[in-house]
Amino acid sequence: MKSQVLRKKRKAPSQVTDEKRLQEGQERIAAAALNLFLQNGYHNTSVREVAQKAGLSVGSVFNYFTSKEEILFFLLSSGQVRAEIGFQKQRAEFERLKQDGASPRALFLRAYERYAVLTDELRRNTVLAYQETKSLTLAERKRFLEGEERIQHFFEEIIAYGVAQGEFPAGNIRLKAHCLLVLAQSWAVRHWALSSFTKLDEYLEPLKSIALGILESDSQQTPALVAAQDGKDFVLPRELTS
Amino acid sequence: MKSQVLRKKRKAPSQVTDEKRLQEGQERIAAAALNLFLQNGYHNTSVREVAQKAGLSVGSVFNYFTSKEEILFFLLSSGQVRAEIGFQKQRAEFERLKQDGASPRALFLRAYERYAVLTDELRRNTVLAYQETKSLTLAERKRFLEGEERIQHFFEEIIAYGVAQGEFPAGNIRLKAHCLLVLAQSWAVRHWALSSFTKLDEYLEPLKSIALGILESDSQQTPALVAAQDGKDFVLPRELTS
Amino acid sequence: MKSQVLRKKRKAPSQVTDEKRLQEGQERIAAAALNLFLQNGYHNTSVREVAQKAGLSVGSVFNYFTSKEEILFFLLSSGQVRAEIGFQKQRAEFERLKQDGASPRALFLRAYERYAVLTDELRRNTVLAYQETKSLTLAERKRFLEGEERIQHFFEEIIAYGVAQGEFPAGNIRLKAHCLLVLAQSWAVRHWALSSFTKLDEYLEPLKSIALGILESDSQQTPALVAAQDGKDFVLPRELTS
Amino acid sequence: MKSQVLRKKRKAPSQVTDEKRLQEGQERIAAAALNLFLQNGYHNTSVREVAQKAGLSVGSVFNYFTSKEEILFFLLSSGQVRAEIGFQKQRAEFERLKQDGASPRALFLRAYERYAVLTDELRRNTVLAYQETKSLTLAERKRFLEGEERIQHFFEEIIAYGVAQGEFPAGNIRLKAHCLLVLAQSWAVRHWALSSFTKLDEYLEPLKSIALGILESDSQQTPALVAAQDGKDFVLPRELTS
DNA sequence: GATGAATGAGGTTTCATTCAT
DNA sequence: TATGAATGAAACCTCATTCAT
Repeated sequence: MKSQVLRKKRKAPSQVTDEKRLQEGQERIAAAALNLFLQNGYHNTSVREVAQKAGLSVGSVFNYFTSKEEILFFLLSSGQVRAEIGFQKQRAEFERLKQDGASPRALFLRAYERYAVLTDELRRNTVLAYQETKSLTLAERKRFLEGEERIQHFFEEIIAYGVAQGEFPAGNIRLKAHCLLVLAQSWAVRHWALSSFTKLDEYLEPLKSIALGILESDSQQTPALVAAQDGKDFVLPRELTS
Repeated sequence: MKSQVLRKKRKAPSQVTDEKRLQEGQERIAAAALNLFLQNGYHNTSVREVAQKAGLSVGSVFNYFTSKEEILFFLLSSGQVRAEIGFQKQRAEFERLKQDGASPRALFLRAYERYAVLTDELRRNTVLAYQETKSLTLAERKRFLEGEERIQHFFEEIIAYGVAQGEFPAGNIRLKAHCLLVLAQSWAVRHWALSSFTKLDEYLEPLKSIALGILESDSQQTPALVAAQDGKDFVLPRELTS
Repeated sequence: MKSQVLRKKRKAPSQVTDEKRLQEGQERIAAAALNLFLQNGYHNTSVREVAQKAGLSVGSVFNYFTSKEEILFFLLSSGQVRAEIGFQKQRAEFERLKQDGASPRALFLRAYERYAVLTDELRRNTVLAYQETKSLTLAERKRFLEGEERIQHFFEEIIAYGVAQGEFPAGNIRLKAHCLLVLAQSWAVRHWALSSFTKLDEYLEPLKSIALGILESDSQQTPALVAAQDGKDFVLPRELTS
Repeated sequence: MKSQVLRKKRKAPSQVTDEKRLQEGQERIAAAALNLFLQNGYHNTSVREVAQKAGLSVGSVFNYFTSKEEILFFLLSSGQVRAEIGFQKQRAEFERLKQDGASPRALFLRAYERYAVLTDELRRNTVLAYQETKSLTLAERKRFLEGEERIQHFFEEIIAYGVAQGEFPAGNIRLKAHCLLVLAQSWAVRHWALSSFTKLDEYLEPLKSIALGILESDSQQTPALVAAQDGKDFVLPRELTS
């Protein structure tokens, strides 16, 4: 259990052969597990509880999943997969839109909104991901983070397009994409601090403004300069500079 | 002992009476625990491992902490406490600076930089907080989140000052503060995505630009308007609107 | 888990669902435990030892009992239950016997003998009860003592019947019943002092005489009077009266 | 801890040399321990708690006692010692009284009352004895039971005297003495069943009557005979005789 | 003689996983 | 394929006892 390197022999991925039956079972179990994992934490949830909630016997759970950890991975990656599928679709659309001369800003807002909505739908998975990624196998963790990377890359492309079109200032594109993702995810992860927004809709508009603020920020232009620019010529007292 | 609830003995918070010894011991143990918790996760780290790493016997660990969970709380809250102490000091400074006519922008950058540096120093604690806050007792979790709230509030005040001075546009101050915190923390929490920055220094300048971008974003002005404003008059095709 | 009070999961009384298997298992474990508890005491007997003696793994014991303490309660109350069932049967018989004009003395002797035999059979349980009742939960202890009370009550009724019939003198019936129970139990509890009797049979006859002696004693008539009655007119010297 | 045969090397009985200081310390500690042992049980009481209650450090307790178990033995045997001392005194008195022609009945009542009063005073020790004798070393347990034997023997002598004087019927003297002790101790041990008596005084008089009833019972004359004698000629139906 | 921190063996309990039915 | 009892490793925590100060 401790070592994530010296890992157990992987058996056949599951005992259930019928593909459809397998998938349905996995989904039912995972759904039950998600609630429990979030409520009690992954480690404080026993397989027995999951089985009970899913209306199965303990043994059956292990017919559908090789290990408890696999349930976790299923939950994390299935959220991701869903997101990626969505983006794949968008990617095609966007090519068309670009050719129709759509503004990068509109494209971005469109994509970002989609992502935010998705994050809202998969809010529980997202939270779980933040909390329990480390409980995955090394290999699984790697796979998961690669998925994240791909999603981030999708936004990098959009931003790059905007920069190329001259609509956004140049700047560290990768960083900006990172920030945008983090802010969208914070709706799930730091939800307690956003309790003033009861639904995503209320959060979405201000979030988009902020996102645009980020896109339009010029990270080439150092803040030191910015500070100078505003003409106030304020200099921090020496003792604060240390 | 579990069921002997009615006979449960309230115990002193720790066995060690000498204040200084206690503190040193707690810190040594916590330091050992932090590494292990991050590496293996809180639940996959046994007290024995912590004791070993700290150069103590298992029993001794429980002379310094009442429970394993108390170690976790110690780690999370000690980071917080350190942050809060820093802000308390700044608060005084800032009052002086304001009277000297310091620009809100400078004030903010000063504070934000401080916070980022702190988050970097306490990077491991921050990560732990994201992952394991849920492992705390309800009461402790509450206390912890209240601490986060206070820190956020500090930034809200600064932003409010900037708005009052007319330097920042009005907007959802609370939301902006939230975003700023999240971005600073993401240096710790999503560090894998920022591997292009080897040290905080490199991340700090672009981050400040982005932060200013957020502050200057106008969340009153709805993005819808913005979209209209840019004159491209682009309308999303119907099928994407659903 | 100790401090995780708020997350505590209520658990089913035992893991094993098959009623018959459950019962058999519980009895096997309890039997093993009884010997060990008596030999080493409840607290000096580890669950591991019990499991070993019962031919099970440690974990399995907890499939049949929720806690070690539950084993203790099972032992104590199962003895009691058996006694109570016996008395229930007798109660019916006695109603018939009364109507047949049976002498209260005969009734009592019949019942007392039964109880003595039972106590002998459950000797080990009885000893355990004297020693470990305090190790029970408050609620369980209460339940257990209520059972004792019911048994005592059964004898109170018989005595009351004898008094009503004019066969026994009036007197504190409750007290007498208490004494009778205690004496019967002492065969188990203070067995070391009765080593001159190798089997219950030898003890039983003299015990019955003594029991009758108690029933016929007149606790209304104060011993002081008794002392006077015997004509010796002995008066304790002053200094001994204090 | 488990084996009571392979026992640890006994060190010097205590670290404190000054005899008086030692005794005082032991008594203070034992007094504190008695309450705790009764309240929580011997095994659920830690030495730390005892030390705390006695106003000492943990280490100091082990200056006065070699082990925790020694405290228990101290408590059990000190009660006994006190009882024995009392009886030693009485023994002398009784010789005188006998020569003065005192009635055995009066002698007995005198002694029995004394014992009852003592048991009341040492009620807590008595209860502890019933519960925790088994926690003693084999050797200590033996010593303790020998003490009990001596006390019982004292009563046997008195009864024998009464029989010799023709005041009590012959019968199993040892058994009767046993019963008398048990009944007196039941005031402590089964106190919950005697709650109708608020103080010993109320219990004492009826108890004395019952005690006389026991003394006057004729355990030579078998109860079978007794049953015949009462002329009712009642015969138990066959099915009950088995 | 007093202290109290250190020790580490040992206790109860949980739980992922296996496997006979 | 479904079941659920059996397993045993490992977890957290307690506590009698020692010993340096």
